[in-house]
Amino acid sequence: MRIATWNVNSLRVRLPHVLDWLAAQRPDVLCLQELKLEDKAFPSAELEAAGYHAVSNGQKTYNGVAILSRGAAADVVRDIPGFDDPQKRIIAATIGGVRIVCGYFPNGQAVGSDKFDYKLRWLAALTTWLRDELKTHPRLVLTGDFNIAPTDQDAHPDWKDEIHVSAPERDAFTALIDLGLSDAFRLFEQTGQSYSWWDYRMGAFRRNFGLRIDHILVTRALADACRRCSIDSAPRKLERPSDHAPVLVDIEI
DNA sequence: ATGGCCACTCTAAGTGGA
Repeated sequence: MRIATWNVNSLRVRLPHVLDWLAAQRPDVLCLQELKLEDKAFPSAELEAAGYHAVSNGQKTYNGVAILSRGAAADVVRDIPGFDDPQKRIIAATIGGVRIVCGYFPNGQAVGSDKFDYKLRWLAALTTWLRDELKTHPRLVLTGDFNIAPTDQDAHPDWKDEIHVSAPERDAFTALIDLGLSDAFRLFEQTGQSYSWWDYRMGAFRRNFGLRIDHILVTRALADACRRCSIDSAPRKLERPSDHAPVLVDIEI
């Protein structure tokens, strides 16, 4: 089973890239973030023609998440249950016996800001909800744009901002790991400095000035079956790219 | 590090992203 995640930064603009990537990589599941469109504008027909069903939790202009899959999606949940939030950042579904949780985690803007407080509250609510989900789903994948670089290894040495690398954010990431999840990317030897996001400005991609903030976390039952996890930076080289690269994992189930 | 973003929106300049 191949599961992937990609923050596309506008599905309207990036649909051609998504269709090309689906054809090339043939994932069983692709989680998307930052759709920036409402469900009524979701390109279901184009994706169906490519062989993918979709469930979405869309929002105009900001946020918006979706799960594409070749097989049927069951037990769909939109938003974190019990957490009152107008921002569309979560969708979950069960596909092929695996619980998939797709998240677009808040950015946080700056440490100490109102948006940072929201990020931490959102992370706490997510953690509480997942603790429950895990009771009934031993095979669970938490994936998406976490907006957290979990260790120094995951940020370019010259990254000077506190946001994405601060202690409270990293503690929240660790709290998710402590639920019994593993960072699939770090289950394997990786070469060089690996990032999943590069700023559009300052030639950041060319200089590999990036952050690894897009993650695939898996429960122990799935970690044992993981065979490969990688970041595909090829789409970042295209014309009008997303600023994020897709991340994919192959699980032998 | 000597560069100069991108997508969105009540289509102008402001917001948000990371």
